[in-house]
Amino acid sequence: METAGMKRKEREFLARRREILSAAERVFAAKGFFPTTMSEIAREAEFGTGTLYKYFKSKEDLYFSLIDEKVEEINRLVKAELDKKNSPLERIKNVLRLQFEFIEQNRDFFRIYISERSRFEWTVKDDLGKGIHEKMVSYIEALSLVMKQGIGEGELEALDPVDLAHALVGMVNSFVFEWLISPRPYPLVSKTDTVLKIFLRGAERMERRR
Amino acid sequence: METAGMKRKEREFLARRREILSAAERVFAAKGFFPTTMSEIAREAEFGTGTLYKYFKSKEDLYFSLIDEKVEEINRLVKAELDKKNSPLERIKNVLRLQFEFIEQNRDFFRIYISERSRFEWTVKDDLGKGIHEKMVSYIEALSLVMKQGIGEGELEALDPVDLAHALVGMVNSFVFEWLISPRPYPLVSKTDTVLKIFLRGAERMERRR
DNA sequence: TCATTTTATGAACGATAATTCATTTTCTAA
DNA sequence: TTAGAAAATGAATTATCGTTCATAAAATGA
Repeated sequence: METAGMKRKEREFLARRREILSAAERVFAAKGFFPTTMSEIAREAEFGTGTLYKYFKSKEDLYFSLIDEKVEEINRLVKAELDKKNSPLERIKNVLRLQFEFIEQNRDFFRIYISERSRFEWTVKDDLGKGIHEKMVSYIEALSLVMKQGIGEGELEALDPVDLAHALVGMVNSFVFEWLISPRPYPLVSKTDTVLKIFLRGAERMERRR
Repeated sequence: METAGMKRKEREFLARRREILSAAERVFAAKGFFPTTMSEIAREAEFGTGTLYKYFKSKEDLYFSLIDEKVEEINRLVKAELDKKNSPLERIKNVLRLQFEFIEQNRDFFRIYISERSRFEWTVKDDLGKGIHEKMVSYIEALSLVMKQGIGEGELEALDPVDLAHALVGMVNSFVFEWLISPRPYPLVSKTDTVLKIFLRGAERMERRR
């Protein structure tokens, strides 16, 4: 068993694994976790049912691997953007656009993710589910930090940074959800300015303010 | 069988039905739809398993009846408030407070509802689920109308009223979600002013704006 | 080519849970 | 008090999957 052979085997193994994950993504997105069966995923991936278990320990393991790997990816992108040396406001703007672009590229995944966000069932018991919820929290924390910097530098009003982060994330989720259920497809990125405008300037008419 | 007898029977039937719904609310809120079993609900409600089927056609029927009746209730309250003769801004403020109060009074229910919002599984196939999603849509429509009036009367910036509605609802959901998962209980109503302030005035510091 | 190892397969197993229904319990009213 | 009606019950039925595993197929390398 020489090294080159090992390497190819490994590559092929991972390629098949990715194949299964991609099929699972489509099925889970369409039907949700419980109604999806392992046989359906196997059929969609063109593997035998038993084969899935060579690649994943269980249905839950498959599901969480799927989510975890994508969340890891978007988190890396966002964190990189938030760590840049721009002004806080610039960083918020860039992250917003980045996120909308990523979501647009991963429609199926975000159907799963948005459901997962509000699934209380696992949060307590499952270790796998817990890991994902921790990543969500850490994302809010990173965003809160930038808000705090924005306040410190006089760019943002002196409100609670965590509240600000929740407000922005809430708006984003709402627009993403709307985009996901909309029968008429439109570019999600086109909502970037709207979100930014409402978040930064508010909805009340300027002239009325004192 | 005289009328008075009939009436009492009916009252008792409905009382038991409500008893079951209230037990189901607790169990579904803790574990979600699929992991909850009919026997568990029966045990919690102190009825036999078979008895539940005298009151509800199926598990789904029980679940959707639960959601539908509460959504109906909050929708009635919100619609009443939105139809008042106040200025649009006043109505938005009042609805916000009203909603937070209602949610605070119905914690268990909103754990179910928030999960349900983003469950794509039913939206298409099930008639029962469809009814609920229609009520969500009609709520957004009612809110959009008030936004439109607010713009017409010069109280709000001339943005897309539907976008404005989604932005506000998104922020509300975000704060509700946070409140639901928070281990330390705090009054949700205390967030009313924060939400209102961010939504109306925005997060950007006044002095910086041109 | 062929013996050996690795990988894939899907039928069979076992567990779970929604629903039903024969039986029991409770209620009704004469 | 009691026959008959109505309601409640939970064990039995049935169906559905997640998972396993004995077997088959494919890959390997001599």
